[in-house]
Amino acid sequence: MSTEVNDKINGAADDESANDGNADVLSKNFIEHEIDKDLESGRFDHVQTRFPPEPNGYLHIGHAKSILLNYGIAKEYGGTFNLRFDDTNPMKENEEYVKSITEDVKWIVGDLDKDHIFYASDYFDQMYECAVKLIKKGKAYVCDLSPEQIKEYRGTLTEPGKESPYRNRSVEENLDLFERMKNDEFKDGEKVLRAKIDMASPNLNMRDPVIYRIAHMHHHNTGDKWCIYPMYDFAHPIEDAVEGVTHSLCTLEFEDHRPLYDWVVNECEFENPPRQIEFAKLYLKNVVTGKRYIKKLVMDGTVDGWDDPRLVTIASLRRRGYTPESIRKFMELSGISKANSTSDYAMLEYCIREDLKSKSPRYMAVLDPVKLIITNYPENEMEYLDVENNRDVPEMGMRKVAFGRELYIDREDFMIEPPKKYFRLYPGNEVRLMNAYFVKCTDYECDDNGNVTTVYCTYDPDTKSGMPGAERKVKGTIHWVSAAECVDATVRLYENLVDESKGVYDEEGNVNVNPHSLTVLKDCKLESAFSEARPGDRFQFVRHGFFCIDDKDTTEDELVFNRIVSLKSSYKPEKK
RNA sequence: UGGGCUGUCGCCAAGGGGUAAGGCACAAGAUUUUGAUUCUUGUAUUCGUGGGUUCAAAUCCCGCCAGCCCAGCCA
Repeated sequence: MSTEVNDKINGAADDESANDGNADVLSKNFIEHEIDKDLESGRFDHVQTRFPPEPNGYLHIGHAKSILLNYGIAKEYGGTFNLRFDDTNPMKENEEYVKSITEDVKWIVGDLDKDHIFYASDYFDQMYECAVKLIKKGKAYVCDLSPEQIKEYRGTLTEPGKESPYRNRSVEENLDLFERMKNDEFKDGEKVLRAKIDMASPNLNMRDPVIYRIAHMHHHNTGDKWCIYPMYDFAHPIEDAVEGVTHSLCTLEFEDHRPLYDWVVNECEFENPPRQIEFAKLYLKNVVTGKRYIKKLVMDGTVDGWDDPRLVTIASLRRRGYTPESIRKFMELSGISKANSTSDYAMLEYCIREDLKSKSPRYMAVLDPVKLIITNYPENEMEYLDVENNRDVPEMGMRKVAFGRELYIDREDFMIEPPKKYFRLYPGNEVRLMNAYFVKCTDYECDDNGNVTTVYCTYDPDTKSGMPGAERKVKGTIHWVSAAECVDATVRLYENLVDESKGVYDEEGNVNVNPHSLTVLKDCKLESAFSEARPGDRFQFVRHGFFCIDDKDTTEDELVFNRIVSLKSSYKPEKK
């Protein structure tokens, strides 16, 4: 049936037996329970799902939840998953978004065969036929009321609406009028087609909803073929039914639309009509997820574009260095329910650390360099140490790391007057230079401002890494880079875009932007193994975090890294 | 004074009459050439709330409270 489902979604409970007494298996969510029931009762004998974005913007992490839910369900039940553009309103849609959405969905899911990508606009003929059918059944009518009048006639939440004076036009007149709407005989807004349901329904969606409107607008897919376009509530159930979708999964705000969904599918007399099930959206604590807020940040230049690594659009996450696996893991851990909830960003960070810790090489990088001179190491001499690329994954092999008399260490790894429990370098203290020797601080130099410029040490030749002497215990191990052989780089550190002390929005609804959300470090010194790195490559900078080479800003002359996430740390600097 | 939905640990979330899974976060200890990882341990006498039914209720019933969504010719 489907060939596109070729990427494993981890953790989904594929069969009953796996559920027995295995604590690692996730329990099924309520949608899976509903599907099980539908399969048992015989309502459906297979499963088909879809992700139906309107191509009117960029996808963000919230959409990833829907994509992976639909994709995961299809995979779990051996069914089909389609990407379908819900392009029924040409005013807001364009090809650029179709492109970016396609790219994002493919990235999240692994890959997607092109014969699983559809457009709602491909079904416009069928939708038109359905509308004609409703008219013939006396279930739809052409209405001449203005938008303002329709609103007025609709009533309110507590009062029933009243019927349109055009509600009882004859089938013949409606047929004629609707055809003339299609044939470009009326102006935008002059007439609409409405479903004839119940103006007194407590559910506003059932008060004769508009199902077709006139819009003289070029459509990205159908060009100028149509000047009438179906509304979501009418189009969506038909799209699902025509495509063979069994379970139409959408977010909670559509719960009130389900009666209309069922009405459409029944009145249009589809066999085995699809079933709509709603779930709660994903929200993240202290994160901007609203499309219009993201847009504002992009427009006013607060961020660098739709793919600024501080945003949570799919493009941003990808550029920052998140892996699709980490996003999938995150969605798996987050679960699916109907309770409105706000997840911790910490869970996403856990997922990317978890994914990268065994996938990326662990190299040394000094972000804020201070010179370290080993006074008893011979001048003009170099040695090349054998170092494991990832201690926990021996298969990742070894590399050579240059070591010599002059090194760089990170500024935060040396203090003149250390607080208690500081076990890095300070006058008189000995630490291990990771993968090299033990070194004892003998002296230091400062500039006129009191900033440390050079640290002097002596080393113990008997403590070379891998030798018996190296088994001695020291409290501190710090990383370093050879000053003679290293690579320069720019490294960007990111903090939350939102000022967490103030919350996401201020009184006027503007984002409280954290002024320190971006730190650019220009003169970082990396070990020379980095010289072979390519855009998109991910690394652990030992003792710092996980970093990814930015493929947009990296040039032949400048290596630019984005910090994906820092390492966890239980070190809390104490006041002296 | 309408309709729909939801309330289980700081966060996410199982469990749907038999006495509170799991993950994240957090804390403590062990191991450690990353203050990382790994490992162990700890963390809800209680399921929004008040009643009721029952030998037994987070689960069933009734009431209340709180939150979210709905009055586009948007999706």
